[in-house]
Amino acid sequence: MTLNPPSPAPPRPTDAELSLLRILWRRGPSTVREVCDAIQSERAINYTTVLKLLQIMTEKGLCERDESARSHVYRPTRSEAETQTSLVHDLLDRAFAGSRAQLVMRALEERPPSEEELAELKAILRDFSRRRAR
Amino acid sequence: MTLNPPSPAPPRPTDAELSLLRILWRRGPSTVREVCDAIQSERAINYTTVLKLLQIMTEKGLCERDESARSHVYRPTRSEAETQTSLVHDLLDRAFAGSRAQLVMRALEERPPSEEELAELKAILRDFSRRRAR
DNA sequence: GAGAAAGTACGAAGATCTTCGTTGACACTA
DNA sequence: TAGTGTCAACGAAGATCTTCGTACTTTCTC
Repeated sequence: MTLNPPSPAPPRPTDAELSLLRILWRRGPSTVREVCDAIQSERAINYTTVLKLLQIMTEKGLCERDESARSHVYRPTRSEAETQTSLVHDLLDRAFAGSRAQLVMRALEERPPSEEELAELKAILRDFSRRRAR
Repeated sequence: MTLNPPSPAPPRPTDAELSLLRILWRRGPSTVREVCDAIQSERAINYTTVLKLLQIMTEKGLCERDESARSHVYRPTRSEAETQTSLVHDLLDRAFAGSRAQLVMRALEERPPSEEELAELKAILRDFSRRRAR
């Protein structure tokens, strides 16, 4: 038993790839058929298209697949949280010169947040303040 | 004198396009030569490549250009703030199911924010709270 | 066992993205 | 005016993205 070498970070998923990842995160490991059925509620897409996308995503390291059964089972290599973190920081670099305050500003200003949402956000900041204090 | 019809929102800029928009926002209206010179500090890129990109961006509605001089002058059609807003909301839709709290969470958790940054973020939220109160 | 059903693999088309070379127009200068 | 430099326009190559048809294999069912 050897440790796996840390695999290089997979590339940023494209729009179509992200739409499939969302299905996989929600459903857990799934066959092509399952992903294809699940995504039909969002948009019409052919079975072989989903298959091809999942194959490419596997090549890129966005997915892994279990081939032990006839119907291969795909699962994302990175969690939704990890992917979200990558995407946000990627956007911060590309469009916000790294300024998180500005990003939050833009996220809020278009549609003013509700009381509940503001409370939720404040709680997050409080939590980070507490972590700093320790 | 007629009012311009509200132009349809331009598409999401690609990575290369965004890198040129950043130059234009920083410098203000610029010629191809100026954009090309300015971007060289970030990455090597050929003059004609920059020209072609700006032409395509103009077709897409990301830029407008003034052709009155021999050297055409390009300027972004949308402000940096507007573009940032679009990009954040696009990402919110594609990867966060619209949850801004989760986006903020992911933005903060990788690299813990400094005191100053936290204060800045709290000030933003306070400001939105005050707006709600009114 | 024959045929239908369901799966993977493969290839390719068409769109878009990124890059740059070449061409022709224009302007400056020796 | 001949030569040099600068500019926009154009086309095209190569990569990637998205989509799907077709072929082959495996499994199920009668």
